[in-house]
Amino acid sequence: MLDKFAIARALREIGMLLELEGENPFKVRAYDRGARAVEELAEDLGTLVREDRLTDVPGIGEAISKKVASLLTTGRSGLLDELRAKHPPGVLELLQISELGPKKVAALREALGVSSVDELEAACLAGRVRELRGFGARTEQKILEGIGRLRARLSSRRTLLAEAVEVGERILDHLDGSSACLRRDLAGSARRARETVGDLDVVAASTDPAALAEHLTHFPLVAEVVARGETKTTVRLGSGLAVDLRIVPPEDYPTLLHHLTGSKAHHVKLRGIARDRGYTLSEWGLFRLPPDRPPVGASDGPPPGSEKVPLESEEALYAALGMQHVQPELREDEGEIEAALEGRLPRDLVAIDDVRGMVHCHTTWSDGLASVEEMARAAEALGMEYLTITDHSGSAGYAGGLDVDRLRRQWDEIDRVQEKVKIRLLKGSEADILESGGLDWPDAVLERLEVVVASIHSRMKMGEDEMTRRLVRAMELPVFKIWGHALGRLLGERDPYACRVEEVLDALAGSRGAVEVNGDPKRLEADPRLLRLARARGVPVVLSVDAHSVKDLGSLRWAVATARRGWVRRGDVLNARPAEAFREAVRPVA
DNA sequence: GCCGTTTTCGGCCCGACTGTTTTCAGTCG
Repeated sequence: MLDKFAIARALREIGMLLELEGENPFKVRAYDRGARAVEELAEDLGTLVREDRLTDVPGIGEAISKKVASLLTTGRSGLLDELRAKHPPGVLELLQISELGPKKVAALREALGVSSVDELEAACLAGRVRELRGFGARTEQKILEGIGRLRARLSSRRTLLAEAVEVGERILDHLDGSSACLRRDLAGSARRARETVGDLDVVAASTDPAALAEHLTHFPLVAEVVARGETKTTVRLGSGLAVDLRIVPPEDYPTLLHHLTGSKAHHVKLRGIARDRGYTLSEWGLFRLPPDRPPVGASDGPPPGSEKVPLESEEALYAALGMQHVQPELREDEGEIEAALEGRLPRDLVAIDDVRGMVHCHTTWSDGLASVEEMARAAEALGMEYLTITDHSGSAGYAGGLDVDRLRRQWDEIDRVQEKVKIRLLKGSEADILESGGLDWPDAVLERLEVVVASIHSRMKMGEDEMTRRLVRAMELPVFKIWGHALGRLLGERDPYACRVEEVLDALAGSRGAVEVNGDPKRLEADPRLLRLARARGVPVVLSVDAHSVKDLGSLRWAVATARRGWVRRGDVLNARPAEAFREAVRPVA
């Protein structure tokens, strides 16, 4: 039986195939919206279908609900079968090539009969594409480059948030070196703190945009200038990362920053709200439409007679639309707009300055690179009040996990270091969750530990049932444990392990424990969706660094960003509490 | 295809840039 994710994929495929057929773009979008709605259902899909309540879900109407029901019960959809019969599977891949959209793909199929990336490449190399009406030698070349990038993308991963932000901040510094730069910020998915980014969006205010755009092209890592217009310049860095720079006059900066921050889904909905209230919204500003406003057509800017609303900030923009300010990390159209309209967005999202203790740190006792004392002094220098030392337990042999004897000797060392530093040191362990669901320490040790992070490091490919049972057992243990590495993903390398998250969180909520937000840029577990499920159950959160070196303590920033995406508030975070309160809250044995 | 405290029909977000064109279509975000 298909699950909701498979059904969402099928709806998206229908949308793409309809697009190829030149269908009404709004119809195409309807399938995309429907797919997303199915994916994000809070309620069980089977129940909704059985009780015939699917059309109550926004974005799903009569037609799509029938297709969903058919996909759910039979695994098939007549329309999808029909579309697939008309379009060979390789054609959808053609749409993935940048430069190519539905119209060009259709033209290429029609004129040259190409139906796969390989065939298209051959046609380009043979010079057959340039002869087509609407195409030219330049387009042919760009398609070839696009094919190269598609293959690179398929074989490599997107850029990790931390890498993208690091280079992005270097670009901001570089822009500051130009007197033409009045304001500048990172925007796009980097500003929203998505775990990976496709390209980097930079926005700037200037009265001399040409000079500033020119300045960007001299950033040392620029390999190629891809596009150059009056307000937008695109360059590609040596790493392959594309950087878009948009420049506007200072008075248009707030709406530009907002526009380029996205997400697209957030904007589409926001613009609909603006229109309902008699405005039109774009990167150039918020405009009050004249009373006899013309219907929306091919847009050439706001219609004549529109009046620009002066806005000094993003906050002012949301206020003008009668809603709370939405923090960038929340702008995904996942309920934040409705909440902002009703005034129930959290006003106290956790911020980095709220965090008082570094949690989940390794040392040379297991697979860390720094000693207990080095980690302690580094955390102290960062202004932390406490640090939890949580080296691996014995079954993590590959990581130098500790046995009981070495753990005792580590405690002696921690005591010695504690006498030399002000920061409070807590004795903990990252205890493996064994295959049975037990923890990798005898009770006598658990009773003496001050912090336990419980993680899975092995046997990750269990089936969903078995894995769920394993985790539920671990979470139900009466000790307080922090669920570490929830779902165990490695971005771009390893998918999350299979389990029924809500059952695990129910077990955690019914027992004593918290869920970890791991700041390691390659992990960023738990993801925002899981965090929202945890919050809904009152499960508290710990923001961890999973540090294996002094430098890794900087990962706190990414843990905070990820938590914010999950709507985590200051009060939800245990290590936003003072040292003694934290110790009391997480002590494994009460 | 979806949707409706003005609507069950007629809307549906908006603009920049490129290449191939003589005024614009297609793509992208």
